[in-house]
Amino acid sequence: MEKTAQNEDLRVRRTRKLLQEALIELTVEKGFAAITVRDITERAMVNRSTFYRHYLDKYDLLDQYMDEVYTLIADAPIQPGRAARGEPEVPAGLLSLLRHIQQYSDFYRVMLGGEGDARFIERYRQNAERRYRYLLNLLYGPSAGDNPDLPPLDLRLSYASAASTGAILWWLEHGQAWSPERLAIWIGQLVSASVGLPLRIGAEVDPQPSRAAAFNR
Amino acid sequence: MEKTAQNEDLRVRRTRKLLQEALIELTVEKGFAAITVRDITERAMVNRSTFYRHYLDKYDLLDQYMDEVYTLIADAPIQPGRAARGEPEVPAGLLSLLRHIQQYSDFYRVMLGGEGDARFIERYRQNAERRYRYLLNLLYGPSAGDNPDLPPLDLRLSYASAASTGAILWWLEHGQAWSPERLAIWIGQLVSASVGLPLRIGAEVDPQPSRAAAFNR
Amino acid sequence: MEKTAQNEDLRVRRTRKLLQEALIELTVEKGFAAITVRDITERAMVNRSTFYRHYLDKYDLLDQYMDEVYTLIADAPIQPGRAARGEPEVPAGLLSLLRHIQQYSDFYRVMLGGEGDARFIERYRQNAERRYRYLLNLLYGPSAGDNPDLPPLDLRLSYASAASTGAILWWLEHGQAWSPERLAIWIGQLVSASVGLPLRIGAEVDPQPSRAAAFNR
Amino acid sequence: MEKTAQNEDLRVRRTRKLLQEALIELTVEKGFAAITVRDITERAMVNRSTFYRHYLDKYDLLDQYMDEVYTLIADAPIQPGRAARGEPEVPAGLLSLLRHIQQYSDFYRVMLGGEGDARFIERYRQNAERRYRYLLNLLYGPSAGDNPDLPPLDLRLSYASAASTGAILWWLEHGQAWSPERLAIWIGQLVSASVGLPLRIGAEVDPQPSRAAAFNR
DNA sequence: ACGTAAGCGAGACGGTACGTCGCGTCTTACC
DNA sequence: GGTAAGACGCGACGTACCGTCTCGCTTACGT
Repeated sequence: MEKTAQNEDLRVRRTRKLLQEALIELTVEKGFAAITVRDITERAMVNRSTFYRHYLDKYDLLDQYMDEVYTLIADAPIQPGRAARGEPEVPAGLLSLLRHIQQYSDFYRVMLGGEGDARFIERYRQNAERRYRYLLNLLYGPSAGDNPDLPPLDLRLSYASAASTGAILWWLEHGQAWSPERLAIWIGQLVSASVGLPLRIGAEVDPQPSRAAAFNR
Repeated sequence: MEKTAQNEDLRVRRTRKLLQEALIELTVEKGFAAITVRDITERAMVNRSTFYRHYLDKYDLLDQYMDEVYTLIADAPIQPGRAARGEPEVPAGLLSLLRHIQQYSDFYRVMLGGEGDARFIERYRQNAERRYRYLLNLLYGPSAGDNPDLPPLDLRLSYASAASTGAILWWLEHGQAWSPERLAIWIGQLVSASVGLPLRIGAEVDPQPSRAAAFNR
Repeated sequence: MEKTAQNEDLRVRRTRKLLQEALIELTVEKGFAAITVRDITERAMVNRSTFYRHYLDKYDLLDQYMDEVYTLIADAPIQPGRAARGEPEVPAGLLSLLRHIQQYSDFYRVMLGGEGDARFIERYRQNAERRYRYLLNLLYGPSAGDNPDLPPLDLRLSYASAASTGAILWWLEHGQAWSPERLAIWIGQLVSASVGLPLRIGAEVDPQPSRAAAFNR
Repeated sequence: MEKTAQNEDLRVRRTRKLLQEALIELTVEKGFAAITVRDITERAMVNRSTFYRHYLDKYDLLDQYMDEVYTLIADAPIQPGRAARGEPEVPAGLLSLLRHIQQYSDFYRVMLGGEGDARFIERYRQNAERRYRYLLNLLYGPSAGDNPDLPPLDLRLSYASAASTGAILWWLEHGQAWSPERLAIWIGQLVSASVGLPLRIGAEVDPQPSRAAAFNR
């Protein structure tokens, strides 16, 4: 409720918005790695030196943008995602995340794929892992995951979290031909099978205390 | 029998070897993204212009190196990995891959993590997906994966292949505290659960016809 | 009786004074060329935008400051500089100039030396030349300087005026180890020898009509 | 016989020559202070980064250029400057200096005037002072300048050396309407009068041992 | 004395130049 | 023919100043 609030200087808010939008557009067009700060500022019609007044480099711009995104998602009222009769319940946190990704599908399709950024992917994976671990603890208590018949819990979580990026990438590369609800259920199924315990719940809440930690870098 | 063969000029082989080794060392030390061509040539004690006589850029060096690696792995005689009694059988192709990775554990730990390269990760994932799909077809025939109770086959494969990088990364970041055989079995379990069909086999063979297609880029 | 008068807003006078003092301090410390507007305003504890409300740039600040200085010198009652018995008479205008320079010796030592400003030096030289020419005319009439045995008058005046800066610089770089009166006499001697006519007078008056023309730039 | 020699890389010599010429042209056009490195490189049709491969900044370019110039002057065979019958002898070193200055008259007119550079002027003056002091010693021995009736020797030398820049500037600003021989004689006269001892000689030699010390800065 | 217009602080912004770094190409000389 | 040495054009980087421009606050002046 300080920096991104509305009491921020109008010019500042405008500049940052323009730069964020330019970043997203250019990422879609030529891949994150190929973007230069000059590209961004030219697209945003902002002076290059102004860029540096707000961000350290393009990675910082991405980070701060993802921070804002995550804060918005976390703060937004969870829209229940009315599960049809007989359907498995939809993981609510995952659902709102997927809805956001769908909104910027082009951007995430690039960023999670080969033209994206390894740090971005890795932070995404760590976020997912943290979320799964949190959920597991919430549902089954601290030592729920222990099971001598299965691979170590940490391995299963690393496996499942990396897998999630694969699932989402598949979705995006097929034009999101299924609804976020549908995908959320599928991912829920797959992650449950990987972790070894059913994770389908509606009461899920983002473990982050509103201000999402640095997403990237 | 052409480029990497022994009939190549001695100086050429020496130069390429020095550059490859320098690439690996530096990747471990500062991450692939942060490496420059100058770094590589200084470490390899090779003139910078000589680098460009062999490679287009550092990505090309990585690609060609990975090509050689994959060719070596594919051509190597599969070492069966004696499964203990009662143990599930060990996926042989995966096993030799893991053994190679273990040999260059530092390098792969970096390349698959946040300091690595998105293209590298993505190509790795695609390789895995191709392997799984090939195996599935080999074991159960063309239409085996269809199952209305599960997510689409493509999704499951994308999920499982991305997951594999997570599993390997976990292994590498924990100092390979388990044997490649142990990990191969676990990954076999998890992938089987994700795909919905048991994939544990010993007859697995790499689908690549010796000369691995461009690994990266 | 307009800008620098006492009826000027107190805050304005305070700001200008702080900026002038900062300029002088910083010039001594790091040379005029190396000073930035930010340096000046930080030293003066004045906001940078306030600087631009009063001056165009650091050159303008210097100019206006020198204008004030010259006005003060010209308006000040000439203090006769009691020539001792038998001593050559002391050039009065030069004397009061030297006294002022002595007061800000550090500043002039820098400004007239290698870390100073070419425009400053040149304007100083032109001032001196104008003064000498005025004196010559006052003492000997319009066509006094003509002498076929000597270099052209203009050359002699250019020579003598440039020389004066050298003499003063020498004085300043030796810690003003001689009194202004002493130096004034010496300079009088040397200039007389250069010009070819004795210039030692007491009735000398600054030819400038009070408001000194732009000293610099 | 090392850097500026003919065995230097042809491209290097070409580049340096282009940059020097651009510097001179631009100095004449807009004054040394107003020149940027970009100006120079655009005029020279050389890439900006190439500039920095040879020089630290425009001051360094000026310095190195002046070094070369002074080396050339010092190494050149002294052209006697046939003094007409009855004429005072011409100071030979000064003469070759004036001839060089005449060749680049526009450049020196700017550099020694208000649009020039204080360091340049000061170094020039110091050079002149050193030359005079050397001459004095050569002609009259170590303690020749002492004379209680005159200002201190150092003052006279500082006076005369600064004066020389004024004389040359006057010459340049009047289109070199007199021959270098004529001006050399006049300057000889004036300096002799200032120093208090006749300095007109033909055997004068530059005290610098061929490789001129940094002229500027 | 007090209301008001000014001076001022704070700081965003568009510009321009800086000096550095990395890239990929090229030439020359050596071996 | 492979290599070392290194000049060069190109272009991005991040920094530093510049001069302009709001926008509120506060403070000295004039009635």
